[in-house]
Amino acid sequence: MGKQTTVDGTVGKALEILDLIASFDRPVRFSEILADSPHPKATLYRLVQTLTNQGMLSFDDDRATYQPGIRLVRLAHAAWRQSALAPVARPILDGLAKKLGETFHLAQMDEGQVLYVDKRNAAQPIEMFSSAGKSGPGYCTGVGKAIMAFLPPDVQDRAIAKQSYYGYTPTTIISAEALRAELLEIAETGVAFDREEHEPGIICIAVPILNSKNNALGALSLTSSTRRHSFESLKAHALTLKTAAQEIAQAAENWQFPT
Amino acid sequence: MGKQTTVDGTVGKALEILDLIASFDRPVRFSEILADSPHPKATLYRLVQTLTNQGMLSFDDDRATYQPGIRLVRLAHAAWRQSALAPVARPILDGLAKKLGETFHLAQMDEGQVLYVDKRNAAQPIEMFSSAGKSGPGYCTGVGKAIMAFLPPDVQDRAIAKQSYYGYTPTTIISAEALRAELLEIAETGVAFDREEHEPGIICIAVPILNSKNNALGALSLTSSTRRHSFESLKAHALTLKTAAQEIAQAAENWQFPT
DNA sequence: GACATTAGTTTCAAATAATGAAACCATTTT
DNA sequence: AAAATGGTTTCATTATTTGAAACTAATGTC
Repeated sequence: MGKQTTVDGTVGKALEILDLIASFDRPVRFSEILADSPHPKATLYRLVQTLTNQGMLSFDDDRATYQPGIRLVRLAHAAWRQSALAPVARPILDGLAKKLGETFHLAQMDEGQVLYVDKRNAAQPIEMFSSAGKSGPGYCTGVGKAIMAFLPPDVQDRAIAKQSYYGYTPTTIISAEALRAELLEIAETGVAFDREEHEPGIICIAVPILNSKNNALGALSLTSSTRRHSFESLKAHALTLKTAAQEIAQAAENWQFPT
Repeated sequence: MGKQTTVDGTVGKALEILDLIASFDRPVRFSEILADSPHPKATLYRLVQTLTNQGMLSFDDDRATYQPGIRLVRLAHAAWRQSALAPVARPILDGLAKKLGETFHLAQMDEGQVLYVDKRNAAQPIEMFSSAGKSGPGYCTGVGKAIMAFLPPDVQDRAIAKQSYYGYTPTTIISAEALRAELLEIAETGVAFDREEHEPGIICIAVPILNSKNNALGALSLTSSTRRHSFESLKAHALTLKTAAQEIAQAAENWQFPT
């Protein structure tokens, strides 16, 4: 239908290319980018040049490949520190992890994609960027559904439209209608589940972190396996999660940078 | 002297603004950005608008402030995963930390600024983005000097020129000449020290991680306090560090993405 | 070793997008 | 009520981006 690809002038195009390169998830050659981009060779060439100059891409001289540049890491650090949710939620996550010894995720949403901004793992020591910063689909994860259920209508519509509805498992929701129905239910109860919708054997309970307008800032989840937990035993944690989410929400609302 | 601010067209300008906003290290209002930017109001306005549209900035409706956006976190994750050094070095850092129980930093350099891409902390559990992604000055840190000493001449010159030479402590190097002299020495010995140059009481020993052309990919450091360590006791770790750095270098060189 | 193919880079006139002075609107301050 | 501040829009001018094509370098083929 309508062209979705909003291209804010040259800057938009450049950033689109950056995303494209990042999506390869490995170093790529110029021609590979070219094949996946709508731009003519010369145009793409110059844009990639510019991005490399700027440190948003890095170019490997030996292998002649491009990949997302280190400048992004610096910028992302600033984003993370200021995103209000992650830094403020940290002690609360620590508390949960220590008390319950389970795996927790703190996620936010970026254009329909779930973005994990922090994580506590049951057994292992904490992973770093490799987990924080990771992204996943919104429509088949607990955190994704919890957030989407509490989004302003227009943003929610956009998020619903952007999902891929790929059937990862037999229980995956594969239509916008079915998703809408489930989101309504979640909006009622304030709790979302992942019933092995993304990965077989992996289940989760998630609650939204709501601001004063009842819109989701993010979500908090407890993830486990069908071997460790039944749905009943997950539900037993609902209240603890809700309380923690409320604490985080409050802390986030009150958080002010020094003036 | 010569204009340094290379501005790659509109994209360059936009990214410069992104950096500017990130450098505030707190949410900023439009007028604050305006005051610190060379652009006229309308121009800046449109640029900021575009960046916000693109998710590179996020705008807080209530407080009317801008801050680095969440899209950066997603992109940075890709950068980190592919930067070859951090993921590959992780097990080696783990090993060091477990064996010696000291604090280690893994750093790379971005335009003369040191960028910490991973970290192991002696006692406390690992911090996340708050440490990885953090950046610091190159001229007065062990890792910074270790890297600069092994940079191709032109890149080194640029890095030396970009330092601020602010005197954090009485021992801080405060001139390009003094820095050059020390870099030469480091290039000889292959080991750099931070003699309380950045923070009083904090000392460190650092070694470069070198590729096959003898250029630095990054650096590895052991950081401590004057209470815990003397320089002699730091030096005792030099060989361990060098070995670890070599392992990392080798792993990085051999690292190939699946074809 | 010549010939063809592929990958990457540069050129330049035409097309497009960015610019910024000024006007405008909406709050807040006096 | 008037003035100032902070943010947004307009529009003719200016500057940048565009992309077809020509070019160069490197790799593969016969």
